[in-house]
Parts: sequence; structure tokens; C-alpha cells
Amino acid sequence: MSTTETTTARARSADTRKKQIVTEFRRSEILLAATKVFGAKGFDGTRMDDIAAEAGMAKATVYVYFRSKDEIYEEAVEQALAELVELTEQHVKAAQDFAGRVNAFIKVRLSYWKEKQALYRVISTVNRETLSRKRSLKWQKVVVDYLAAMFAEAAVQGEIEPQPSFEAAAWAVMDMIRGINDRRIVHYERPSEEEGRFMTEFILKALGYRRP
Amino acid sequence: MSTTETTTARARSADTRKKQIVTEFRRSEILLAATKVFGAKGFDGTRMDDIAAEAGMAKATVYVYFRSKDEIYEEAVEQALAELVELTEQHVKAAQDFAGRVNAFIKVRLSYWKEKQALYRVISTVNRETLSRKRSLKWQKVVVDYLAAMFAEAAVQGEIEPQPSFEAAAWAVMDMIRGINDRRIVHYERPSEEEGRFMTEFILKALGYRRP
Amino acid sequence: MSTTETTTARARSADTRKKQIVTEFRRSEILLAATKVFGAKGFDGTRMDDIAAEAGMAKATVYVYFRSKDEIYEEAVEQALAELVELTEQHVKAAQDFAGRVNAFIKVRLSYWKEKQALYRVISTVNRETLSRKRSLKWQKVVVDYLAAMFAEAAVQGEIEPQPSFEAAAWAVMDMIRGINDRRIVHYERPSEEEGRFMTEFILKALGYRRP
Amino acid sequence: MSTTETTTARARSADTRKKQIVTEFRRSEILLAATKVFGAKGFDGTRMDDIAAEAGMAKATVYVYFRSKDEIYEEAVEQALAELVELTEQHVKAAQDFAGRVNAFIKVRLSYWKEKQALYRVISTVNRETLSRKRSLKWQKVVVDYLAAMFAEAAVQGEIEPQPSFEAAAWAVMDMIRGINDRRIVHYERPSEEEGRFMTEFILKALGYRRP
DNA sequence: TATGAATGAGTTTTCATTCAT
DNA sequence: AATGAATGAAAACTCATTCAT
Repeated sequence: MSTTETTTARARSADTRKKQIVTEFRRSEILLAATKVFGAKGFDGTRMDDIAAEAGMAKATVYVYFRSKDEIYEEAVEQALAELVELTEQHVKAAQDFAGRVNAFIKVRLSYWKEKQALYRVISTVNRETLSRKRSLKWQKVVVDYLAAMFAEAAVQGEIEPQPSFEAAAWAVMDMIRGINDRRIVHYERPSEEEGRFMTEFILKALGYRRP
Repeated sequence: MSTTETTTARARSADTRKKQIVTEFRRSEILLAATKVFGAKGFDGTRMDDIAAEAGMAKATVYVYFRSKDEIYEEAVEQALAELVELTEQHVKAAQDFAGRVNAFIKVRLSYWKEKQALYRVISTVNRETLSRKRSLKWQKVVVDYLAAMFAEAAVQGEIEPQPSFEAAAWAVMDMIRGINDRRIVHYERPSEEEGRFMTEFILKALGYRRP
Repeated sequence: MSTTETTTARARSADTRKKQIVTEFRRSEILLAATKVFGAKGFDGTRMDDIAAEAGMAKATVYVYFRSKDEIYEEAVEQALAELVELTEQHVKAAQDFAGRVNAFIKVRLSYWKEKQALYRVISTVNRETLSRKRSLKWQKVVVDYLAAMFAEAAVQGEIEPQPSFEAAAWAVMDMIRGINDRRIVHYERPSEEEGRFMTEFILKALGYRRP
Repeated sequence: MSTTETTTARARSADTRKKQIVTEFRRSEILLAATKVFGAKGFDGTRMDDIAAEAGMAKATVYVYFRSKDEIYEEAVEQALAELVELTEQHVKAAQDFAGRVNAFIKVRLSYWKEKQALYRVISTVNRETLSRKRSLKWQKVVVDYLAAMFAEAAVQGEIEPQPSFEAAAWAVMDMIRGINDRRIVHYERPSEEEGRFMTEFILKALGYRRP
């Protein structure tokens, strides 16, 4: 008896897990579709019909997995930003010295969005509401702190000169990256390789970096 | 007879001119009102009713002077950007040396927004559509070229080191300024005085500026 | 000068009044149409499109005069009830003795709804929500109090026997009237003349009325 | 062979019966749940999800036992009305004389609702549609006829005076009861004991009842 | 010219019901 | 039989824009 029960319980548990996975998959599908459409048409320009069509399901189905258009939007943005933070840390950790770390940081953040222009468009439209802006800044803040810490460490190691504000320097870097990414969207770009290299040099110089 | 006719023509001409002036005045009123509302609520959040109310006239009247909501928006942005370009040039010209010019440039663009947040919000929402983005970039391009030329001149004068790309450097400056202004909107700000000073130093250092 | 101003002011005032009248007229039109449709289809069965079509205008126009479907409903009901209260009092006042007053009361309330069955349907659908029910009861309460007072007065005059509760008796009358009206809607009716006469007798007897 | 077949057939028959019982049980569960929800939220306010949840099964399962929301509603009402008719007859039969029967009738119908407000709410919402109204009236008619017959019998026995219309008198009684119950829902109530006693007296008097 | 009034064309969201397993 | 998932068909409300005076 107990065996049967256990088996049943196990089966049920497996079912539950499978269901969760399917649900998660569906959500991803929708998020992916939404990202494309949001990227192409902006938040207000996007219709729920568009998202559903892109995801290949009925509009009502979308509402099975998400409560509202806003929720989809928020999650799409959140997901992308979290992913980028993760990715950035990975690449930076792999670099050897300070110059390499700065370069890695810049490169990741230029190439990530290059591949996901649609998503970037979404996020840069985050301007939509101050609320969303704040949420977006929250994520930026995480990265800025990370970068500032990197600078501080380098200053301690004597790799760069001491700075009046590591945070301000970090923001400067972030802003330049954003600028390049923005221009890319409007096709005002220059070869990104070159762009990244120039930026790295520019930053290193400003920080008083001494090549070992 | 001919005298009478001429007189009449003159009178008519005067009438026409007066009409034009009135028209221009009305357009300004609307643009001013629109700027406030757009600044506070964003493009999509703004209703034609809001603009009309703010301008103290009926909604239909707005349509006498502008073809559409978009047209109002475009003109409001255009106006703001033109004003800023003008202002920037004035201040920069008044400075003595390169460091002063860079500092003036930064200061103007930081303080302008500080005073006219509504306008800034409008402009930063320009991102709304790629079309508008391009238009916005056109104006930025004017300023970037101006700044790049300033850098080139300084390089020729030996005030700063030669650069691989004056334009890239100029964009870097623009991006930092934009970043600071953006953060200001969301109240993530630090004292702007300090911010401006830090930035000037950061830039000068990156450009290899040698204090005379 | 002052004359001109006065004239202008007067004209403006006249304009305002005219506007109010037009607005009031439009609202009436809509209310009338809504009453028909609500009566035929019930609250939930009625579409805003139906109301607009019945009123011969675009759906959006309805929203110029009313904030929501609920508002239209509430006002339609309110209007009808108020009108009936007014009418009832008029007829009752015109009667000579107690029997006449009771008869008048019953007759008015049977014939009013007979003519406005659509409206009655609306009101009896008031059951829809407890909130609306309460509102409806409020109006009934006014009438019940009126009727109870009438009974009390008659008791004092010795026209009828003293009662344990004038209010309860009044409600009894109201309930019977409601029943008859309800049945009428479903065509379960008997000749209303007879119905009214029977009811009057029934009530008078129950109250111990003594024909003078 | 034929034996086997018979056995099988019997088994099948037993199976079929068991199945029917289970089905009937399931339907009852659903009806019970539906009654609660309909009572609390009204017809339109009730979602199939609510009913399913209350019944502790999946929404789709409900559709295994009922064709539609309407069907559930109709049956819930039907069930409640039938139950009440049954109950009424029982209590009335137990009474000794006419006054007792009238009193029993009123008491049952007042106390039934008091205990099953949810059910009452459902029934009083029957007004929703003329169709339903008619169905509801059908049930009321059964009760009215019953009551009218009771009156006729009493008239024959000389317990009450002859009436111009026994049916009209019966409706009067029904309407008063309904009124009291309605008011109870909206908490406009007075002590029901008193209410019932008053009503009985009122009716008896109107009918010219002579206490033996 | 100025404007009150009118409206066409959406848009998100809801929900009873059906499908597939 | 039981159900999770999917969906078609609405429905209320909004708003930029046009019309008529």
C-alpha cells in the first residue's frame, strides 16, 4: 500500500514538475515574441494581437500565462538585464589584468546588445515611465557598483591613479557604452571593433592607467 | 481709382502680416503648453485635451494651428534642440582656453536641463520612434561636429594630444552629459557642480590635456 | 462701453443656458433610449452599442454625456422612481376619503408601470446588485412612509381600526402592487381594473375600514 | 454461453446503474456549489471557475455533467423551488384549522429563506430573463393554486367569507411573503416573528376569518 | 478664427466553452 | 471520466481627429 502511495506521489510530483516546465516554456515563447514586437514597435505601438500572432497562439492564450501587457513588458526587460549582468561578470572574471577587464566589460556590453537589438530598443524605451526608468536604473546601479569596485581595487593595486569618485568614473563608462549602443540602433554606427578599442583607450587614459 | 486700389492692397498686406504674427504667437503658446505636458506625461500619456487646457483654448483650436499631435511634438523638440545649440555656442565662445571651453560646454548642457527639465524629458523621449530618433540625432550631430572641431583645433594648437578619432571623443563627452542629465530626472543625482568638475577633469585627462 | 459689456455678458449667459438645455436634451434622449433597451434586454444583456444605435448616435457620443453604463442605468432608474413618487402624491391628494386615497394610490402605481413596462423591467432588474437594490429600496421607503402616515391619519380619524404596525401594513400594500406589476410583465395578468378593485377591497377589509 | 452473456449483461447493467448514481452524485455536488456561488454573486457575477473551485473540481469537469452555465442555473432554481413546494405542503398538512394552515404557510416560507438566503437570492434573480421569469412563475403558480384551493375549502366550510377571487387573494399572500424576504436580503428587516404574526392577522382579517 | 459636439477606429481584457490527452 | 490548456467572440471604454456653426 505504502509503495503504491509513494509511487503515486512520485508520479504526481513528476507531473507537477513537467507542468511547471511546460508553463515556463510557454512563458519564454511569449517573452521572446513580445521582445521582438516591442523592439520593433515600442511599448505603446505593440498590440496584444501582435504578440500573440508572433508567438503563434491566440490572444487569449497569452493571458493564460501573463496577467497583462505590462507584466510581459516588465518581465522581458528584467530577464534581459539580469542575463547581461551575469554575462558581464563572467567575461570580466576571465580577464588577466585591469586593461583586460575594462576591455572585456566594454566588449560584452557592446556585443550583447548588438545581437539583441530588439531587446535593447525595448529597454531604451523604458523611458516610457519614470517607474520603469527607476527599475532600469536599479539594474544599472548593480553594474556601476561592480565597475566602481573594480576601479577602486585597481587604484589600490596602483594600476591606475586614485580617483575623486570611482562611481562617477563608472557612470562615465556606462554612459559611453549606452551612447554607442543607441547610435547603433539608428545606424549611425562606426565599426564596433574600433569603437570598443577607442573607448577602452580613452577610459584607461582618463583613469591614468600605467601599462605594466 | 488706382490709388484706392493700392491703399487697399497695402491694407490687405498689413492685415496679412498681422495675421501671420498672431498665428505665430498662437503656435508658440501651444508649443509652450505642449512642452510642459509632454515633459510631465510623455508623448503617449499626453492627451490633446491636456495640451488645449494648458494653452487655455479649445481642443479644436489647436488643430487650427497644427495638423496633428505628432507635428506639435516634433516642433516642440526641434525648438528645444535649436535653442540649446544656440546657447552652447554662445557660452563656449566666451571662454578663453581649451579647458575653459570644455568646461563651458559641459556646464551649459548640464544647467540647461536642470532649469528646463520638462524640455529635457521631451527630448529624451524622442527615442519613442526610430524616425524621431534620427531627427534627434541630426541635432546631436551638429553639436558633435562642433565639439570634434574644437578638439581638432586644440590638437593642432598642441593643447591636447592627437586623437585617433575626434568624433568618437566628442560622442563620449555627449554621452556622459546625457547620462548625468538622465539620472537627474530619476533623482539619482549627485551635486551637479561636483559632477561637472569631475567630468571636465576626466575628459581633459583622457585627451591628454596639458595645463599651460 | 459698459453697455457693450453687459450685452456681451448677457449673450454669453444666454449661450451657456442654451448649451445646458441642449445637453439636458441629449441626456434625456440617451436615457430614453437606454430605458427601452434595458427594459428589453436587462442590464447585462444591453450593449452600449445598442443604446447608441437606439438613440441614433455613435457610441462614443454617449460617453460624452455619461461617464459609464452604470451611470446611465442609475439615472434612468432614479428618474423613473422620482417621477412616480411625484405622480402618486398628486393623485392621492385629489381623492376625497380614505377609501378613495387607497384606491388612487393603487391605481396610479398599477397604471404608471402599465404604460412604462420597459422601465419597470429595468427597475425590477435592479436586483442585479445589492447596491442597486438598496438604492431602489430607498425610493420605496419614501413611498412606504407616505402610505404609513396616511394609515395613521385614518386611524386617528377613526376611519380604520388601529394597527399594530402602520409600516408593515404599508409594505403589504406595496408588495401586492409589485406582484401584480411583475405578473403583468410575464403576461400572467388578469384584467387590471378588476385586479385594482379587488386589491382595494382586500386592503380596506384587512385594515378594518368602515364605509361612512 | 447464454449464461455467460446474461451474467455479463447483468454486470453491465449493474455497472450502468452505478455509473448513473455516481453521475447523479456529481451533479448534486455541482448544483450545491453553484447555488452557493450564484447566491453570493448573482448569475452574471458568477464565473464557471468559481463554481468549479467551490465544487472542488476542474472547470472542464463541470461541462461533463452540464451542458452550460444556464443549464446549471435553471436546475439549481428548479431544485430549490421543488424543495420548497414539498416543504410547504408538509407543514400546512400538519396544521389543525384554517388559521393554523395560513400561519404554517407563511412561517415555512419565511423561515426557509432565512436559512437558505443563498438559494433565495438565486431564485429572486430568476427575474433576469423573461424566459426564466416564466419558469419561475410556473412554480409559483403551483403554490398559488394550492393556496387558492385552501381558501376555497375554507369558504365552503364557512371559516372565511366568500371571495371574489381566491386566486387573487392567494397572490396577495405570496407577494407579501416575497416582499418580506426581499427586504431581509437587503437588511431592511424587522423581527421576522413579529412580521409573520402581523401578516397572518392581516390576511385573516382581509379574508373575513371568524375565530371558532 | 474659434469651438462644442460628434465619431471612427481601435485596444485591452474577460469568460464560457471546447480540445486533446 | 477528468482536466489543463487553448480560444473565439465579445464588450466597455478611449482618443485623435473632423464637422458645423
